Amino acid sequence: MKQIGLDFFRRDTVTVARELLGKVLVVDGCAVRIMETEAYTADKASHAFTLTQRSEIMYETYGHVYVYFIYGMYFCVNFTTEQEGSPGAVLIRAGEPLQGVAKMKERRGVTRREDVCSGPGKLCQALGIERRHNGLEVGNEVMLFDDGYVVGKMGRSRRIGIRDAKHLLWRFFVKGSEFVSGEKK
DNA sequence: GGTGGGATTAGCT
DNA sequence: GCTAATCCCACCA
Repeated sequence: MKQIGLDFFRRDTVTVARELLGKVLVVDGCAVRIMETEAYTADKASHAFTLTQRSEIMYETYGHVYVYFIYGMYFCVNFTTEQEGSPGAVLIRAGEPLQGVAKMKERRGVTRREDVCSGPGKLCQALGIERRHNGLEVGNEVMLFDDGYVVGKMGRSRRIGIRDAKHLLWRFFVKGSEFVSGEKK
């Protein structure tokens, strides 16, 4: 079990998005294996398309947690990428519950394992990720590990829920997994 | 099985 | 004022 540090993120965003598949995300004693990610740089679908107070973290950091609030009810968690001045982040969209499953099911109000974190809003709810986690450096409250798991077949597609820059195939997922978001498996 | 709308607020225009 | 990197439930077939 090797902990992933800052340097992992100081690279091309798409590369980081692909390599995050299969890694283990740990928050508050709960662990999930990342099964679906999306890359965002300064493209038109990204918050970093314009530099604002919210997107500033994507420009100025790498290996930091970027949490944003969406649709008036949900949070989504990202890890910032690329060196300072070059904006980027990887959205964690879905995972397979590994540890603390009972706690996550309770927070989500579900019973089936595939309903725990098969979507970005669900994943944050399951792990208890909220506004207060925004800006934290990876490795403290929010940790990532490489446990040697090897991803079988990787699928890729357009990103979900965006209006612009639809031509980019920047969504990555573990093919055939029941733990990815409903869209395309 | 599939679709349509409502929830609810920050951030931009 | 409007829309958003979403989710869930009611309703129809």
